[in-house]
Amino acid sequence: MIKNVHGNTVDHLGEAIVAGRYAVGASIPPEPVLCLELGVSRTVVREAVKSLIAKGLMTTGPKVGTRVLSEEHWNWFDPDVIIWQTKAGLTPEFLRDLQDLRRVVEPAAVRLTAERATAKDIAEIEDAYAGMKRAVEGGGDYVTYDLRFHQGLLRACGNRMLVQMSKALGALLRTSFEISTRRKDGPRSSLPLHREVLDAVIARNPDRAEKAIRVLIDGARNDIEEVLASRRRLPRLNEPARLLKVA
Amino acid sequence: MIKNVHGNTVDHLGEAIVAGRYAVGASIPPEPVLCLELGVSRTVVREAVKSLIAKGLMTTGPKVGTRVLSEEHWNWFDPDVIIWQTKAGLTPEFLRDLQDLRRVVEPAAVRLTAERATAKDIAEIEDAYAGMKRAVEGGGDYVTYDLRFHQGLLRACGNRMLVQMSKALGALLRTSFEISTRRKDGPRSSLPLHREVLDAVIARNPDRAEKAIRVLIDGARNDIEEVLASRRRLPRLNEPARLLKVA
DNA sequence: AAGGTATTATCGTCATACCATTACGCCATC
DNA sequence: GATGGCGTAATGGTATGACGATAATACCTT
Repeated sequence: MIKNVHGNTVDHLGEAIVAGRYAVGASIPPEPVLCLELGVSRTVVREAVKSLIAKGLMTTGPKVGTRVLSEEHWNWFDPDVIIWQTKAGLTPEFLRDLQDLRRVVEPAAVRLTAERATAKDIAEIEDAYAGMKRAVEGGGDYVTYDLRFHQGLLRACGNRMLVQMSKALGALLRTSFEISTRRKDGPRSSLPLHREVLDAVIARNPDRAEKAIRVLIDGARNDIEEVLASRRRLPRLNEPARLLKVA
Repeated sequence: MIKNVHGNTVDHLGEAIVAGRYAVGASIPPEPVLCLELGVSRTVVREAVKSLIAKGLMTTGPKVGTRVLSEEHWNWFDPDVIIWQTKAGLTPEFLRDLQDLRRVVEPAAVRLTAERATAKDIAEIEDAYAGMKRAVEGGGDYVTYDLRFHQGLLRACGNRMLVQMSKALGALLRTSFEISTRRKDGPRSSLPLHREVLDAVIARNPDRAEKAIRVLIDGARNDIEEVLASRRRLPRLNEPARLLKVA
């Protein structure tokens, strides 16, 4: 994906940092050197660094140089950071963090959604469900609609913070769905579970909705755990850029 | 707090946007105009804008200008965004969002903490507790230690995403504690509740820990709800800058 | 009236110069 | 020999001016 010089520079440096190509605490090359390495002007390098600072990846100071901060300072909910991590390879730690998060956030969010979803929200989720159903019958892209279903559920909760998380969760959800989908009759068997969640939301029944989504999550968890156990580090996703579309 | 020209400019613009002084979707003045208004060079304005773009507050484009994005695009977990919102005045909506979040995150995080906290983590929380106890007896700064207690609890959960939220939650917690503390014997009565949480963590008992923290949260919730009901918009905090110290 | 084209406002990029901060090494002093 | 102050140099910070790229707008042609 070709953006502009600034965007490319930010991505380049961001990816390098998240991938661990610069040691935490170490200084990256001084600005003039980076200019040569990347073939851009100092202006671009500086603005790119400012962007990365804004995302919590680095700090700067005269004479001290530009240093990489430790992971705990990174803005893990920043869509860019998530994308970079995805491209760098989803570590088991990252997936487990995300999965913990999912188990914490989704049930709670769905409760709120059951209480506050508007007709428009529900229509969108219903639409995603229709897509999933079509995919099962005709063989379309199940994962995309599955993702849309869950993100619609989160977006409808009416809480800005939780909505934000839906973007971060996107990376996990897609991975999770891709794994689950490969299993025997994955889509066909999970479809009614999704229907149950949606029905509970429509019925404005938080308890029932929460219970239904827990079934869904626990099912996915097992699939992921299995995969995690079998390989140390997941390869990069095929098309990490697609995460942008669903955000 | 006097930083450098860049930092001040970012803060200035960030605060203005979060405070709603620029309508969402509207263009802010062109770069040359901003330079005059703020008395800084174009370099600074541009780098500041890049920082704000990185935080999801705006987008830019040739001829289209620099436009303010809607709130759903903002990085609500960015410490700066939180601080700006705090300075702009904590709206009831913001507090309610944060409170929903707290109810979702803290119980879950405490469960994890009870499972995975290291000796060092526990020592830090124990230290914060000691400070609270001293404050009750001698009259020190209860709120600061209360905050440290809760943030220690969150940091110990070992999940990077959840830890990140502790920073965002800081704004709510401080407000919440300041309100609760003003009540009759607030500190004295909540102290044993905190002890119970900590004991449960030490005993590695997730269920008990979760139950204990829920008692704490629900108590705080009532206090906040009352305040929310009585005034439309909370005044800015006295010293929002202090949030930095505890982060 | 519709469609394409020229204009122009605005951000994007580059280059250069100088300022400000601070880590580091040097020197003097104790 | 250790220690404390001081100067120096490396590096990011700020300012300025020029030109390129893009896309909204207006205009002009059909």
